Amino acid sequence: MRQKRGGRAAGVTMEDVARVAGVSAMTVSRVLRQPTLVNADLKAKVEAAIRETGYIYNLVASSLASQRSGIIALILPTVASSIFTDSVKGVSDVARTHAVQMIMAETNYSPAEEEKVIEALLRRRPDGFVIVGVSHTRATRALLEKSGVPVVETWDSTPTPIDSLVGLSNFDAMKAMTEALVAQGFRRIAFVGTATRDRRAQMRAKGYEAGIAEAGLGAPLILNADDLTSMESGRVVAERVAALHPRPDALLCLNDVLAAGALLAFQRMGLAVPGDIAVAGFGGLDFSSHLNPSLSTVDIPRYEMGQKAAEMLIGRIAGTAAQGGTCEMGYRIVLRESTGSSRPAETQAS
Amino acid sequence: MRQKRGGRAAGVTMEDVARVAGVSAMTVSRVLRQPTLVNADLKAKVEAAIRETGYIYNLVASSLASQRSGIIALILPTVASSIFTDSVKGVSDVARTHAVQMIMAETNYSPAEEEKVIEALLRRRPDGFVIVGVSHTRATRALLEKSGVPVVETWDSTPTPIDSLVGLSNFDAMKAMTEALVAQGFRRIAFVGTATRDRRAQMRAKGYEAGIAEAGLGAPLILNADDLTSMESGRVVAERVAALHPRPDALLCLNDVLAAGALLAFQRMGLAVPGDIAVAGFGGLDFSSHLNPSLSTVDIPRYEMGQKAAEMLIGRIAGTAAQGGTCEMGYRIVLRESTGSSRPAETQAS
DNA sequence: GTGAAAGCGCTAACAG
DNA sequence: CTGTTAGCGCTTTCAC
Repeated sequence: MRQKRGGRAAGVTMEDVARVAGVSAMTVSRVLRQPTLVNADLKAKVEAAIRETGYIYNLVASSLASQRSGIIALILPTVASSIFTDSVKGVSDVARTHAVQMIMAETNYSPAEEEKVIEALLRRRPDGFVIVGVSHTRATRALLEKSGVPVVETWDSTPTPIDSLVGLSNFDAMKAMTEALVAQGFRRIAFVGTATRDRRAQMRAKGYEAGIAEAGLGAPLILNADDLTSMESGRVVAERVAALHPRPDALLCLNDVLAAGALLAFQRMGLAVPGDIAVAGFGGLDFSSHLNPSLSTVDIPRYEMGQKAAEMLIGRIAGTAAQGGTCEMGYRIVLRESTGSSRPAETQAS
Repeated sequence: MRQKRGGRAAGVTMEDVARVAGVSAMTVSRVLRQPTLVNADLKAKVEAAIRETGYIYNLVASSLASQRSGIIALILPTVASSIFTDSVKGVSDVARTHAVQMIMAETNYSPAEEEKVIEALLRRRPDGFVIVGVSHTRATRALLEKSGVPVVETWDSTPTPIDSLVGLSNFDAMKAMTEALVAQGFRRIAFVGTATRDRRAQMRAKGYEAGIAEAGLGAPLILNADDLTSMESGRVVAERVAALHPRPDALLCLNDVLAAGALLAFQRMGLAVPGDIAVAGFGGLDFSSHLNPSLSTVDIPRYEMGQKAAEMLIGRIAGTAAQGGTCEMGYRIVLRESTGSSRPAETQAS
């Protein structure tokens, strides 16, 4: 609509709309952002002009001028796993409600990668961050604090969040499941899926250990898996577990994906679940209730965590919420067929 | 680092870095974008100044000045389903390689919502779009064409893409699976999951119909499900199918999620799969090979489609690829235990 | 190789 | 309620 400095034709700008409507650019801006402040007649004229010209508001220019990008960044370990999709949806739904765009980046469970990713996203000047996890490099923490951007951490707990927290005690939750298995009568309970690098995995493993210790069941048995987010990995571990002497009478898994992989693998090798070995997972994923036998799991409010985190963040951005806000989410031990409960029992907790 | 018009302290700017390094802002900009054009000494000084000041490059300002946002937008039906996660990863991986940020938005399988979402994203001035699906409202198509932004459509096929295409023939793929079931000896094959609104679902249903017709098997039997992306839905449909007289001898599902839900539900009600009824899905999702019995499916290159689409888009943006580029992806019929093959047979196609 | 000037398209702040 | 002015922080263009 204009030719500038020999450049190619740019798009329609607010100025163009203003000219067509016979008003100033500021009035167009107001119609778009605070319509109630504008006289109805002018507003109508401007709206007509927008339609006529096919104007598309430029949020890049708006962001620069207003020092507000209308973007919130979501940092998570991986997008390719079903574990976080509900949390993503929770954040995304709240973001949409507030006319904010969510952008996502993954860290592959690596604090070093997280640092890079956050640094890269900071260049887009997001209005805030939702970060899965509370374990970061020193530099990440410093970077975030220096930037002054509101941050909500989630999916883990800590007394010292960077800014605000939507917490979940992985330790407590996995300990509770361990205790539930003990209460069901299992005595040789093995655990799959510790990873030195991931704090949430560690906390779950520790919760298991604590549960075993308190029950006086002797040494805990922790197995590792290379990849903690695939059913294939669960299958591989199941083969190792099946070969153990004595064989564990229950296998507690870091998450439902591993658990499902293990459960199906046990069946395939002719072991009865829960007759020969019980299986339990963590996460409360949809498919767990559909398996045969249905899978016992620790149900956690994945969607709600995302939702709550986004809401807190929006509050922090708007200035209506103070720094240091914390909200602890609960979990539910869901005992199903895979741990030998004939009828599903559900325990509310935390 | 500066106080302007009584505003709060803004962050460190390029100007600040330039001052510290004793050069002009332009030189700082060059160090960041075209380092080879800058004298090594100055470059070192600038880099030191960047470190010293903790400068974080501002991509918002950069985008406005350069008319390039470094953002590509991915439009897909839903993020909460495992069906698209691999494609998302494909796009995202390629984007990262090219230092481009991917942003995502979902349409909930609705062209009207798609229109809104694309309009909203256009305000961020993305450099390009990857869109899942080829069915759009007139307005969407016009908007995209007028904007002049490169677009790559994918996951479906059409002779008239908006711009470029990474195609998949849902019709051919589902027809091939239907033929494979016929070849396995099934005669009363039912289909689950047509949705009037979604073109890809329609094409798969039509592929099924064509397969049935060509085999001379009489009238096709198509069942609907409310929600086409949940196992629960598959379970509900399975109950209806089990009650049919005569009962179908095979159930072909729109996707693997429905198929898994149905398969597990059949087992739960005491029907043998494939003995009493065979089940097949579509999508080649990971879990399908882990089920007992393992699930027959149409494997499609989900990750590669995302990857290819992103690569084509980047080419279009860079100007190295011409409009109208098309690339057709293939599929693989994977026959496993759920359709009674004793040993897995795999057929390469298209 | 490096720098100065002139924007990119919008909004904050103020004046009326 | 509406308009004017002066940027937001960078890059383009052109001169040196």
